[in-house]
Amino acid sequence: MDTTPHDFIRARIVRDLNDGTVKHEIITRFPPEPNGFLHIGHAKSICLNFGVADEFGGQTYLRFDDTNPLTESEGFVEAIKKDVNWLGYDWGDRLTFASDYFEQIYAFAEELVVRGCAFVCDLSAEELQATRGTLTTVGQNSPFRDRSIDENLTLLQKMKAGNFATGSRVLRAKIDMSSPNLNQRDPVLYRVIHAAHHRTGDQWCIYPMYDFTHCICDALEGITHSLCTLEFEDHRALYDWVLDNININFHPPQIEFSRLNLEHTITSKRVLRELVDQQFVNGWDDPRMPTLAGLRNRGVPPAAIRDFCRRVGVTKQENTIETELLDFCIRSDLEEKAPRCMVVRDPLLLEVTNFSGEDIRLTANWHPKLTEFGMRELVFGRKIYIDQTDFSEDPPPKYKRLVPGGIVRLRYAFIVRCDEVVKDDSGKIICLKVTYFPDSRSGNDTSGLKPKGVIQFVAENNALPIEIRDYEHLFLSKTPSSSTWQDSLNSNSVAVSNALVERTIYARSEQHWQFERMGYYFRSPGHDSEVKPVYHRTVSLSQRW
RNA sequence: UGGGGUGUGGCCAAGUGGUAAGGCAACGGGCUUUGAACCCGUCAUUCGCAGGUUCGAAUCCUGCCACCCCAGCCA
Repeated sequence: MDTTPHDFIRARIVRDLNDGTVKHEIITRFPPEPNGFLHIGHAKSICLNFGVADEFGGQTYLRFDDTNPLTESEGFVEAIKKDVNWLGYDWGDRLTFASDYFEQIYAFAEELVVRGCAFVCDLSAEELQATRGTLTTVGQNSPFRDRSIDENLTLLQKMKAGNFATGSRVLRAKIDMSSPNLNQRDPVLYRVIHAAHHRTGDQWCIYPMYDFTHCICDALEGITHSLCTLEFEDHRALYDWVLDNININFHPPQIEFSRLNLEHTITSKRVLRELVDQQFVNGWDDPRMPTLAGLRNRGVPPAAIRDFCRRVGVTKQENTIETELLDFCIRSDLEEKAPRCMVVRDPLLLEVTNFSGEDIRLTANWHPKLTEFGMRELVFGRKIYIDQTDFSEDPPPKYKRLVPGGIVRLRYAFIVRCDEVVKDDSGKIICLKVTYFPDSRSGNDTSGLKPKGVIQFVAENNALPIEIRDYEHLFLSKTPSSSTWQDSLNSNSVAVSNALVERTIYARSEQHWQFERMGYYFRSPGHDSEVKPVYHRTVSLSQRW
């Protein structure tokens, strides 16, 4: 089965290869800004850029777009590298930083000045904004627009030398203040910021803007296809203008695609930062976060994310993907990777009144279909636990579990009948007295009984405690607004409960598990055998009833 | 209102003049010692709308409508 994607970008690459536009290998880049963690939206871009290079035998740079020392830091660089790696991609020796090119970028700025294509502007940020014009009215030329080349060069050099205060002067491209494209209205190329940079330290006090930096870095690295999201479409004219007006011998094409939006999710770094800062979550890597680190901690396998990105496709259409698709990808990956076991969330004691003597040892497959997973031993005895929700005195229609007087199959064990419901003074059920049918043993059932349902159980003598954390969406709305996100914040996005598990899994090394009839769970790393293990719900099982 | 984009079923998405792929979801059924998985089946006479060209249009032309992005010394 051919699952290789065929989208307009890959079609473009094939065309460029066939008509000789690209004569050698395909080179792409993934250019994150190290001012936050990567999220599921970035995964789409990573899979696209690295995926395309893989498919066409090319290479991909991991290039940090670090031109704003005020918001960026080394910590984010490391987190991003870890996440890209985890997702399954390798940049080899192609790890670069925009700051690696500061010297060259500055030289191009001087070149622009010498060519009369850029000027130093003394307008304040407010004045600049006031003279930029609006969507429907043209802007006004800066009074500094016609400075001589010599004066501009001297001023630019003084900016670089640190003679001017932060924000006091900028270098602007001389393009067209009446352009209907706001980005072309003499955009700022360089600004003065007296701040230490995480890589270059105090070496610079002027920093290039994105529009000036990105195209130059792309050209310098020989990027054959510069892929970015739709909001940069208006910037393409500037991208091209810069490369057309400096002496550089390569001009990558910028190609835009629509970013990924997910229901119940916000992928705005600003909002994610607020969630972290205001402690609505426990950090960027909280399992509820849509960050790659968060998804990893929830137990989402990288292969599932790659599959998800593949199924989502690449187009220029705005889209909001249903969370069901991501869930589907996670389940289908875990279905054949996760061993099964039985867990009881809210234990309800069953006393098997006709059972006495030694516990019975039973065996069960770790996986219902994949025999290579092997088997484990189960215990059945006089006292066992089932989930409270698997018993009902007042069952809804089509209820298939245990009811007073009814029978149910205990998975991999025996059929039991509920004879008596024992309650305390307050009416709370404390125990169920049941009878088991010795001839109904799994695999050797001669009882002739046909219970409607099967439920999981753990024998008291085989139970060990664990903590499970069940997660829900962070936002109630399918399309939470990044400006009013607090309004739809889910105050019950995590439910912590104590549960009982078959004791054998304490010693197992697997992290991914399917707790039968409950969902896929992920054992939190960092919990050794001394303490009660914590399991995060990666995704529930699909429930069609 | 200027500019840049996008409109194919609930959500994605193929399709590039020859008579609407596929996935997710949903629904119906089968199988089942996980209400899981798996298997079968159903799900756009129609492609934002209106005209036009053509033997034939989602695909070409004209007009209109809707939605998204742009007025950071952020990226």
